[in-house]
Amino acid sequence: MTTQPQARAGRPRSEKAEKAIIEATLDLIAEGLGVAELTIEAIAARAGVGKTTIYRRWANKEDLVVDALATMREPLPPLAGESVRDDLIALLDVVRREVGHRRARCVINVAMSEADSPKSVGKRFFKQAMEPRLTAIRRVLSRGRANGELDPDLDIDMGLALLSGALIWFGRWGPEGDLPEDLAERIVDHALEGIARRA
Amino acid sequence: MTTQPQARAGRPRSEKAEKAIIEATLDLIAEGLGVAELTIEAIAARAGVGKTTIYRRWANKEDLVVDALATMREPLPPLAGESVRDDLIALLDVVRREVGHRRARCVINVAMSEADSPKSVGKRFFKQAMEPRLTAIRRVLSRGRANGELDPDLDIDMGLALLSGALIWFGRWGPEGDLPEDLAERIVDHALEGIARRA
DNA sequence: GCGTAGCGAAACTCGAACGTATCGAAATTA
DNA sequence: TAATTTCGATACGTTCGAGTTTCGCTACGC
Repeated sequence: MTTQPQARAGRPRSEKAEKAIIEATLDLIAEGLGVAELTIEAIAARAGVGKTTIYRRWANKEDLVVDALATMREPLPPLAGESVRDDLIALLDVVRREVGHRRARCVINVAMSEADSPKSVGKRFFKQAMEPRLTAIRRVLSRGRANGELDPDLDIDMGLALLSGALIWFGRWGPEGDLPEDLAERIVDHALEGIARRA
Repeated sequence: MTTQPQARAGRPRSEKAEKAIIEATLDLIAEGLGVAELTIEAIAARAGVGKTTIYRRWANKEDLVVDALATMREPLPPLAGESVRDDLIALLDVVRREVGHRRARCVINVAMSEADSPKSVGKRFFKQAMEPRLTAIRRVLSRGRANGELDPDLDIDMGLALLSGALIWFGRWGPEGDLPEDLAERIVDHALEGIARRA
């Protein structure tokens, strides 16, 4: 059984230190540093922790950053499954909340931003955090296309691009400060109805 | 008059070297390196050029990268001004062409991606390259809202987010390879008409 | 031909950060 | 209490790349 912490001899690892390290990492990212500019030494200093304490837990910077970013994720919301509109809003609103707060915005920027190198934080974050959400959105769109709520000729990828793209756009280049609470709703409505004057 | 190259004494700077440097820079970025991973030494080696020759022209890496990225920009297209749809397609298609080729895609990713630090390449690229395009799109949307082609209650920023966001989305996370030629058109049509089934 | 300035190559100095090792102190188990 | 492990701090050796300098050579104007 590994459910028990397997009380080994010796001083146990400090949870406080661990949290301080993750907080420090997110702090620094929130200040606008990219992963490349992050340094373990700066993180250690900010967290009030020795470098040893970091290296004892993470093998390298990328692993630490991926873990730190992961702590910001909310779980996928349950979907009512009644209307496509409501489900899409629910899904986008999770991201809106995450991207919507000043600190998280920088963090998400980093997540999207890192170059496509092998170890790339961006690639790993995409797999871990984005992929499942995109799949959920895709599923809702497919359902809507099948049951007549959406255009029967809808290109699912195009719908996904409009919805996700707009949200990312606001997160990256929208006005400073928190994103408005009704943003997800407005994006979904615009995407559903289009911006042209209705006939 | 500064129109004349002001033939100074001494050996003139080699245009060939300059082009080789820019090509090498773009090559390396296209291979997936972020600005942080780029090194002047690697660029010099790739270009078959001495580091001196680079430092004689650019004060630092960031200046070089900004210049290199700038060479990939197409000028804004002339707008027919007849229909909002056509003008939007024309504007988005410029970006589609730029983002659409494999090499350029990496480059654009880098341009969008860099963290928001002061010297940041991303910030500078945004000012130089994106801002004017966004302004043009905004103008077209405003015109359409005024003349009845678009929803009179349209939120211009939302329209911009849908259009630009979708395009960026495809550029960043779309399928590998070149983007399809009709992508701009399809994005515009979906944004205009919406993805819901028309009543 | 002379002066000047750019050329590529190489050697150089310098600072930043990595990752490791070591310290004495603190926290825990047996 | 003894053994063990982590703690923060600090020092260390190493690597890497920035940016500079020097070199012998080359291309241009005059």
